[in-house]
Amino acid sequence: MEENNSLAAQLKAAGRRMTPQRKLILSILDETGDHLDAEEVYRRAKKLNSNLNIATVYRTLGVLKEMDLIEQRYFARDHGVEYYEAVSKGEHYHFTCLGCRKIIEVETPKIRQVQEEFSTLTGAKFTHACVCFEGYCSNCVNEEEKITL
Amino acid sequence: MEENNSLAAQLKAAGRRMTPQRKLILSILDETGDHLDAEEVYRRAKKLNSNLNIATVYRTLGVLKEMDLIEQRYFARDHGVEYYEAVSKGEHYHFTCLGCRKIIEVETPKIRQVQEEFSTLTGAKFTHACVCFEGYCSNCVNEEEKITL
DNA sequence: ACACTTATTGCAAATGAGTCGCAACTGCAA
DNA sequence: TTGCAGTTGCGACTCATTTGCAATAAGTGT
Repeated sequence: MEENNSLAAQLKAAGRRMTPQRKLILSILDETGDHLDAEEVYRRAKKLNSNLNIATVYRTLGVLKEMDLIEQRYFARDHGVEYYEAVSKGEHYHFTCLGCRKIIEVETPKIRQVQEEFSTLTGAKFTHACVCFEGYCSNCVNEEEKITL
Repeated sequence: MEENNSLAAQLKAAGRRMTPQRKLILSILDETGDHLDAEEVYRRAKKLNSNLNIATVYRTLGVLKEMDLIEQRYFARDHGVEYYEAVSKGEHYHFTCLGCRKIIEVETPKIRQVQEEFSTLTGAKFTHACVCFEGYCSNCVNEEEKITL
């Protein structure tokens, strides 16, 4: 209950309301450690609330992102689709294997360092960094030539 | 003429042909130091070849990118639009100001270092990195509160 | 409990960047 | 100059995401 209460409180603080749809969608992202796109969130949520509409999913993802409860991500060169993940893990970035489509998480302080150096140098303030890598993982690197995207 | 010849040669090497459309589109990106989206390339190119079609622009940008003559970029959280720039400058990344929409180029070896460390550690091979930063530049940082996107 | 305000939902239609199929066209090598 | 792919222009299409709107439902005050 605590989680729901805190969610409700956070929503209220933002002048928003708690709804079963929001609770459901957040719980799906919280429980999977994975990165899901709106379509996949919709597919999973619909199983538990068959009345749910995809527009609500998009709107809810927007709200949850605005409240910093989830993060929006882009993977590889396919920037046509937005993915979302719960904000539980620390700062990390993503490497997408073009061979097997696996996503490997990359932890490094260097991105933050770049931001800090740039801020100090120019006086700018960062609000967001989008970093995504792509290539071939160790299993696929030798297959590279054979793979057609 | 040399440039055109070398372009023609590169195209030929890739089993492709030199066309006025390709020459025109590349020259637009070469001459502006800027980052343009397909729509803007089309707008500028159309002035010089009113017959040009936007589908040709998209196809040509794809070809030029494949030949590493231009680079595809994404800016800020708006990943709905692809931008292109000529590959003349060295390795650099982009910071988009959410206030004035200015794009500031960020030069740093750290991104490459992340890639190298990760490669050494996991055996993966990088083919591409998408890095874009956003925030408020020194002129806009104090206006941040007032700005509505 | 009840009513009331207004945020939120479901639905369907719209948007907008980018892609595709195809017939006509055109580099360019022979 | 001919022939044959590679290319173009065009219109139709895709697909993720957004929007307008009337109906619905949270949460507040009574």
